[in-house]
Amino acid sequence: MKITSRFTVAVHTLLVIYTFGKEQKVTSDFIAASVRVNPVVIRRTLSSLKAAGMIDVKAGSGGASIVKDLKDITLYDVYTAVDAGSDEQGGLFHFHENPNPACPVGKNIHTVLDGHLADAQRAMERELEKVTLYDLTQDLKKFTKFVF
Amino acid sequence: MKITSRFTVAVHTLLVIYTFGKEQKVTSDFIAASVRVNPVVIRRTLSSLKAAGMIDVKAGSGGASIVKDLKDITLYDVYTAVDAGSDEQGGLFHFHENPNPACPVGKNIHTVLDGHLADAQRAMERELEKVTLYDLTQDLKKFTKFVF
DNA sequence: TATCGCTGTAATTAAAAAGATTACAACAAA
DNA sequence: TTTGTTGTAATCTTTTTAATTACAGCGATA
Repeated sequence: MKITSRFTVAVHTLLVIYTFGKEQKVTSDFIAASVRVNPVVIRRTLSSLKAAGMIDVKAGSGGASIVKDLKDITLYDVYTAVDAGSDEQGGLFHFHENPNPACPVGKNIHTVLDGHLADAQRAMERELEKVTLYDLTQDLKKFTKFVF
Repeated sequence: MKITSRFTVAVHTLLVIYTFGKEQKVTSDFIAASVRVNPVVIRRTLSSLKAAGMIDVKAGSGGASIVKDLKDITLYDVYTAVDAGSDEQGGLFHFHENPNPACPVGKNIHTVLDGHLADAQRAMERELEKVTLYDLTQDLKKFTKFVF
């Protein structure tokens, strides 16, 4: 599973909902205008975030709102919410698929490598777990407080 | 930079050279038969590993050999040798490219996220630094000693 | 209850990225 | 000088991702 832009789009989306949600109805078109992607991409993102219990989306009347404490949403949570299943076996690394089983190296390459690759991926994920969406809103404030 | 199979192919390649190098000439065709990819893919891999000072490749007569102590080659070294520059800006994460600068979120999303993404990538890379190719050969022996 | 704006989602197209493959010049040894 | 191999460019194929089109369904509201 290579890490696609779905992840950064989702983080961006949550921050837009947080930033504007109290003042106005935040629609997929509105978010799309900030992220600059097609609104359908945002709707799919909203769908994933909703399934993960992070937001509520009003069908019909429109508008998304955050329903989970941002202190309880980590970057890792967002990452799994939108990127889970984007690749069948969940690996960050692409493994060449058909090593020759008749060769002692080809036969065992998976066995000797897979664990280390999983460790590396877990290390990355643990780092994402350290950062909450709340942290990001605080950082955002630093940069926007002079603008408003 | 998503992590392509170049990385696992390169590790596989080094292990094949190590395993068979003393007994026979290890050509790109031979390695390709173990990895099961096109020989040209192996030649490109060999080219990168050679540029990184890990192996020597004999043009003309053919054959690759390891010239650096495997204890001094980490998975991270292999990773950078073959995957460096596979993506322009070196990021593991794909960032959506044109956030709207007129929006306070779009304007600052990079600033608040980039550091955390870089941290996550570094955590992954540090984990790869912990494993040497020598370690892998020892693991391989465990699985092959009953075969030979 | 008819309308309007918006969501949900399927289907299709386009674009990008990665490998595979073809081709062939250069090279080294026998 | 023949043979087997490397180095590398060029081209296709495949896969993946994102963009786009299309439209049914929903909910507020007039």
